[in-house]
Amino acid sequence: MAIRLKDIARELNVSAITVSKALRGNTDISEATRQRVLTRMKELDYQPNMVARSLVTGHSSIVGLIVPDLLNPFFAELAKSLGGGLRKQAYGLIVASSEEDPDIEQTEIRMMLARGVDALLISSCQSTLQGLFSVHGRLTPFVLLDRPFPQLRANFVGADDYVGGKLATEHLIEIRRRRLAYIGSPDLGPAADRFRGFRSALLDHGIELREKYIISSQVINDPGDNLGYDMMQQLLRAKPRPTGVFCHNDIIAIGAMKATLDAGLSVPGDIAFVGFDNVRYSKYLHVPLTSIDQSTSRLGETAAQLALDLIARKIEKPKTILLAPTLVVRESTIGLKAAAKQPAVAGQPSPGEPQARRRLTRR
Amino acid sequence: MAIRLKDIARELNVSAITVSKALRGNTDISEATRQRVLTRMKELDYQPNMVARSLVTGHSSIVGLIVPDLLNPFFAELAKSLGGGLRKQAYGLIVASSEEDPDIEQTEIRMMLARGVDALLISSCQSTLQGLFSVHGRLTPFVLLDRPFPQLRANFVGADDYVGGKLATEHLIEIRRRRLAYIGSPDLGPAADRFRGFRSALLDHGIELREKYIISSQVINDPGDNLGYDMMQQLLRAKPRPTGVFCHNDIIAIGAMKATLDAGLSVPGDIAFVGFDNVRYSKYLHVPLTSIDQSTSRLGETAAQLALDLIARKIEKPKTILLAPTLVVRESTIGLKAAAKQPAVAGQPSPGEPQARRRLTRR
DNA sequence: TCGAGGGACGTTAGCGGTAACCCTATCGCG
DNA sequence: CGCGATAGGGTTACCGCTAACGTCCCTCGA
Repeated sequence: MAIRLKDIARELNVSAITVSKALRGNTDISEATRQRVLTRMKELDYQPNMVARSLVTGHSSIVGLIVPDLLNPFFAELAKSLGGGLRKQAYGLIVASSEEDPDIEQTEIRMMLARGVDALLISSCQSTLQGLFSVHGRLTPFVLLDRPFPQLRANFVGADDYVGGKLATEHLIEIRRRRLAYIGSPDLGPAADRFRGFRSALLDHGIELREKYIISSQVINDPGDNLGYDMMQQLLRAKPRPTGVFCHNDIIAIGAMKATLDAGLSVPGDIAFVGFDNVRYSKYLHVPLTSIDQSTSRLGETAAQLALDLIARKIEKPKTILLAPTLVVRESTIGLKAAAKQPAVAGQPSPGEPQARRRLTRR
Repeated sequence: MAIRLKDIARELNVSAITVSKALRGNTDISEATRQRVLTRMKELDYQPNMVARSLVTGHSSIVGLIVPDLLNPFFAELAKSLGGGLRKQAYGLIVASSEEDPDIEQTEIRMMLARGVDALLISSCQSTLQGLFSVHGRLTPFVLLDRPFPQLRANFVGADDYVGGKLATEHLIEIRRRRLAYIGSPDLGPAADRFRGFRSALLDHGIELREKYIISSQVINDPGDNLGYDMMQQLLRAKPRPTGVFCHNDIIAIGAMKATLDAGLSVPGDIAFVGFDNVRYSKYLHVPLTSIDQSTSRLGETAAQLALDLIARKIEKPKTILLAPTLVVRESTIGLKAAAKQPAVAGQPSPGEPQARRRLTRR
């Protein structure tokens, strides 16, 4: 094994506890002794064994994050901002992916708990509550991210999916699309609210919600883009074709747009698309994607703060934090040509997707 | 704390060690007792405390991975495949991101070591060897991923960057580009070899390597796409403009292409682009990107196997595994129109990027 | 009948740290 | 001069689990 506290203590002719105290800044050690200890520790490149320390203190300064799919840039960005927020407070983050598989998620949860994380953040892919109960009821605080379980009284940080769904749909209506479709998987938590927002917007505008325009998939573990491609192919068989599609997330939208283009149709000419998440690469797509931005990095920072508060027991009752989503318009709904013909779109001071362009030059 | 071994032991009127043995499948426990223990454990949803277990056994069944940027889909995919490979052998993976910051990387390395990972996999963003020495010399086995440090006698898994660079450049030459540029950061490990491949290909074909066509950036922590955008703007000021650009990776290429398009130029008409990594979303870009595929998922699986072998002490000497890269042609070098005019390109049986299309329909 | 050999379970002693006390000078102060 | 306070450091026990030996007791062969 590596060098231990005890080794330093012996060398310096002090007891182990003295070294331990010096190292942790405990006040009842003389400055002289502390310096002797610290110096020797540096020289030896001593690193305290966190395993032993966690065992005795009962905490680890580590927060665990479990996401369904790291390849989805939304979750990657979430992990990144979360990690940043925690690092500032000297907390570490460990990330695991469940690959959209509830069993794997279950295993990862247990592993993290068994490894003594101080808090657990989960974007769950469970379809039932079953699995989450193993976390609920434990004393390790946990936070649900992005995918809520309304039935569970738990901490939650995410976007207001209902508002987001409504925003997306209203934008499609605003650009005069009437045959509107939804692609997603309504059984999932966030999907439910996004879909509710979609339906509610249709209702508000007296537009009929057609069964055949609602596509969902139970398929698990398929890359989201392939999923979107397949679901869109199915949707394209509907007659008459929809003229606007709201996709559960950007990755699905990417696949769906590709299916549309491959079928020889134009975007947004024939069909307009709105995604959700405003993933970093969405602006570089073949047709840059209009999307609902849920300010992912703010989401991560908020979650980090909440986790730290929970660890510090500053919070009594489960807390729900909803961030307000915003619409980012790009060419998948306002084509460059279309924009010229139809300049007076709300929220768009000038045609030609100014917002997207602004972001491109510099962040 | 949660329920402990001891609690079960007391309930069942056996000693703690008996429970421990039963749980781990030790043979010197009668089948009857084992069943009693196992049953009760299930009922109580007991989960052994891995912290305590690691402390005593000295190993954790956990492998650590440190990457520079999870938002780069290449690293996300690497993490994914690695995790899959390890899971099969009942090993866990914890991922941390260094955000391209050597100091953070350093901290993460120490944290992982201190938390007792059984092996450490690193895509290092150190520019010097300094930091890596703290891993080197410890007994925890470690593997360098993707970014080699030739000076260090360490295990390495990655693509053959030299061949990849050559492949990319020869492709550009093949499509009759002569003014070739390189965008990257030649001081970094992999960049060095990719650049060597680039240079060597130019040499082979008697093409001059011009200083002004080599752009690199020391800027750290800037998203790769912005970086690519900026570097390309710089490159565009060169007269005459290059007609082909080999980018250090896909993310940089994405930014670079955007800069080119924003400048009113056409891709590949005015400038052709080749990236590196063949990131999943590269085929959906505004102009789908020709790229060097380093079979990322195979890379992850290979690394997983190597890590496990190292843990099992099956390997004596540092091992270097280089995967053969392949070229994936898309429209950033063979535009659809260009392909029609110039069908006889090696490795392209039919025009119109068949490879990319094949991948789209179904994996 | 006896001892060897095993099956089934227990005891002891930590792993590397730390919390919570406990000691021992030294010092100030009435 | 005696007392408590304080600084500076040490003892002890224990976190939850397991390696490495004990210790029974039963069986079986000679």
